[in-house]
Amino acid sequence: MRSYKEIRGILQERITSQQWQPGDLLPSEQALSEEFGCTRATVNRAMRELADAGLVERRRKAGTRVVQPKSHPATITIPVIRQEIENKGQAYKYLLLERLEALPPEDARIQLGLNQNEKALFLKSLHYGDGIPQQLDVRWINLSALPEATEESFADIGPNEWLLQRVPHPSIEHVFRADKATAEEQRLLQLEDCEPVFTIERRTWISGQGITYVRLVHPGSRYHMATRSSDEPIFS
Amino acid sequence: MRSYKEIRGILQERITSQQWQPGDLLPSEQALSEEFGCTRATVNRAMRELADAGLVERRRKAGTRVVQPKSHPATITIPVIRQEIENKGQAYKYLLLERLEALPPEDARIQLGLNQNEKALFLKSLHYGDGIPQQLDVRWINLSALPEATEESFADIGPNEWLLQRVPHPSIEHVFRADKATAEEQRLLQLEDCEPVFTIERRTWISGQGITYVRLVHPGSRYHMATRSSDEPIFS
DNA sequence: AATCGCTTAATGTCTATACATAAAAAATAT
DNA sequence: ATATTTTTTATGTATAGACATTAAGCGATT
Repeated sequence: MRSYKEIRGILQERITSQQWQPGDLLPSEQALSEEFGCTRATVNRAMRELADAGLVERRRKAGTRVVQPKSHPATITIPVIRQEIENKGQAYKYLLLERLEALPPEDARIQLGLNQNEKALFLKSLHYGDGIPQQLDVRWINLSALPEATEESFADIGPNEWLLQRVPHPSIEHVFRADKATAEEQRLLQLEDCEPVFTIERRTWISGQGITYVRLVHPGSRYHMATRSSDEPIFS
Repeated sequence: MRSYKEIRGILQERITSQQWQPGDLLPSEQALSEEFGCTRATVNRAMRELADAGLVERRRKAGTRVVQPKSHPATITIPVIRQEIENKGQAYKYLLLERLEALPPEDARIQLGLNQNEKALFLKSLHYGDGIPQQLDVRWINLSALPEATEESFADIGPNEWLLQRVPHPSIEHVFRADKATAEEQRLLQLEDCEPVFTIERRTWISGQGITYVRLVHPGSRYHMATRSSDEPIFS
């Protein structure tokens, strides 16, 4: 009697070893359940997880086929900058540069889904590791969605961390870029001439209501982003 | 009688609306199956998928708790550059710049897991959209893993696409960076002065055997990477 | 007070069975 | 021949029941 994990592993092996090649039809759940001496439900779970992992595609009646990948998937987790700095064993420092309630510019207004004359909270802050600037956080927060933000000074806690606590599971959209640094960025992040910045643009919302729109700006020479090595067996 | 998807949706709603807050204990599968008038298996699947999505954490005997997120997850798919260019409606052109079998430098040698005196295949190629360079591909391929590569000229097909067909489901590791352009990169990618490059470094392997180690270099002004907007309901 | 061992409760997985659903394939009507 | 309907089949989901596994929590012992 084999578990769904064993079965999943065996099937995965047959796929990565190309015993079953892209486009090939896998045996039906029925057939596999006989091969492995278990019920269809067990095989179903194994195959469903392989489908979740993108190894196979399943369609009713048509069966299960090995996928011909057309792209490389990558999963990233973007930690709060304080975590990242402390994990490197550096001393973390946070500095609020600007805080004001104002009418946001066109792009931020649209991203947050605000009316023409609706004010929002603007925050500019800087995060240091061992005294060296690591991240500039330039952000608009929707005050209709988060009126509590007017009460918070953000003098001691970064807006990112504050939001993560206040609005735990928003919908998220990211854009990553390599940009030329503006004069202000160059000054604040203490960049060399021509040193680029790695920017993360993030928009979060919940039930269609915009929460925050932020640009996280990092010195190119001191920052990179990596995917966790989904080591060998896709599943652990 | 409710389906696992409905249940999953209801539970997700209670979490994102903060009716259940981070740290809170959810009712047991038993209790929920009574509330929803279904079997425990159905509730189990709903909760398991919420756990996969990172909304809750489950532990035997301890129960299921709402997660206090400590980072922002992001899933990216990096398409083959030809796809990306053609999707933008641009004319794709591919040019092989260099092809030779040689001893790789230290870093590539280690990434591929080769011996001191083992040769590998080096490829340098350029991908254009509407005649404008979009990606420089600088790559080492492990010939022990892929001896067929010696027979392939790579004059007509990019190494990325060739590999994707030949080795469909490898393990992958990525690093993303904003770099200053080297003189060569500036020339090949027709960059302005001080224009940075967005680089994707990728290592792939199968069963511990290195396959390829590549640097994909993009003009910062013409390239960005985005996560698909996991719109509102995490599940569709 | 700290440690050890037992009980117990929650999740994890499996079996056997049934019906639903989508769509390919075959049969039938136009 | 082509369009339409019916059949068939693989996956999708659900039920009811069982046993496994983990670790929290309690009680007894040191």
